Amino acid sequence: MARKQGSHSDITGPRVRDAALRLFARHGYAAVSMRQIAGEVGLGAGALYLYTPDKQTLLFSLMHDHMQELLAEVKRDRVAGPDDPRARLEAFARFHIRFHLDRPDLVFIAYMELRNLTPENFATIEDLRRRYETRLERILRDGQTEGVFRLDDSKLTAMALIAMLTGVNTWFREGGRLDRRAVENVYCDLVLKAVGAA
Amino acid sequence: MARKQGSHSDITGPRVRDAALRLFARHGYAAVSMRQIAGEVGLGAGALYLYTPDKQTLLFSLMHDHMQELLAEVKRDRVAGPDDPRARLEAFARFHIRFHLDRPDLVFIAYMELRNLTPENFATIEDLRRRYETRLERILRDGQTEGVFRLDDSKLTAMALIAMLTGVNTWFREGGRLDRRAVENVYCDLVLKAVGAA
DNA sequence: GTCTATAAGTTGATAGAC
DNA sequence: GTCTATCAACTTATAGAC
Repeated sequence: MARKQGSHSDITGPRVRDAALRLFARHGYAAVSMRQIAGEVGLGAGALYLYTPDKQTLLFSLMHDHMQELLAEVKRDRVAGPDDPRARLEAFARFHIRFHLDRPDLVFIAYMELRNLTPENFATIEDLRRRYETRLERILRDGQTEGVFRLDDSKLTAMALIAMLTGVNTWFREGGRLDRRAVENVYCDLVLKAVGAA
Repeated sequence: MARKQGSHSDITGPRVRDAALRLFARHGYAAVSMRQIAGEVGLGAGALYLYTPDKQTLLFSLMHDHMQELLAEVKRDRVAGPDDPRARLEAFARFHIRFHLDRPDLVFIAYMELRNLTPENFATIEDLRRRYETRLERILRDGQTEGVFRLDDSKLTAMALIAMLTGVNTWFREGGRLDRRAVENVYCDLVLKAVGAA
């Protein structure tokens, strides 16, 4: 409070991020200029640097916040969720699809722009991704131990299932033949059968 | 024959394509300059335009040839392959993994650089991809009809399985814990179980 | 908080020499 | 078949006015 009148910092900042996100997702990080982002927000090119030290940080910040939220949300879901491996796997699959369909642009750049990160930034994002993958792997191992899943390799299976679930984003369009709930159901069925738990 | 001595056209052309492929895969189409490609081949920037009319055509030609070969090869595999849906599905899965692991850079740009194609070029590539997906969908429908597969939706399942199989490229490294044959086996098992045919 | 001007360098593509 | 020189436009990022 007692904030200076006419200060738009706290509204312009998010607008810059939103514009960058949309443009990066549509055209790719390297193909988008700072002028384009500024233009989208209605700013001159120079004013952008009030909201980010540089273009790389803008990309990294989008990806980092996205991965942090992914991890935080999947943990929340787990705490509130069921306990047996089969139900946990289904909850994970539904969570993954829902979270990813809610943020198509963020998901897109988090997968496509990894190579445009500096090595340090890349390592940070990769670590977050690995931690997410490990959560699924743990569910699969628990199910194996308890004898409710049958699978050859929990690490490979985790990678395979995540790739499958994330793939929804490449073709799903709102208002299409199937709604989100129906899509969730089809994919859950595939996941559970694939691990021998259907 | 009777070709002019000193003409390196037929060897330099492929070298330009190879350099472009590697650089596009590593850094992304938009981030790679024609000068970088030329430098990689040991040419001046101008000489590149003897081998491609422009940068866009270079990208499109790589993607187009890749998709054409994918379709041609999957058709050859089918002709020489088995007839019952279960064996056809397994053959498709093994073919897909093998073909994709053999061409990681081409696979990468064919998925990542779609948004850098002109609308016409994009439509052409998308059509080829759709035709490939349809081949898997047909296998699934045949298996459903014959009662050897149990699945909710052949279109969605085809998309899901292709995403899963293509995902191998994101983590597989030669000389790792599992060799290609072992990876094929794990994924085949997942695919067959997912469609209720294991 | 934002603009304009500017720096210093890069871009895709072409022209003409050899 | 290749090189060098060149074009006009564009790039990220900064400085200083307002």
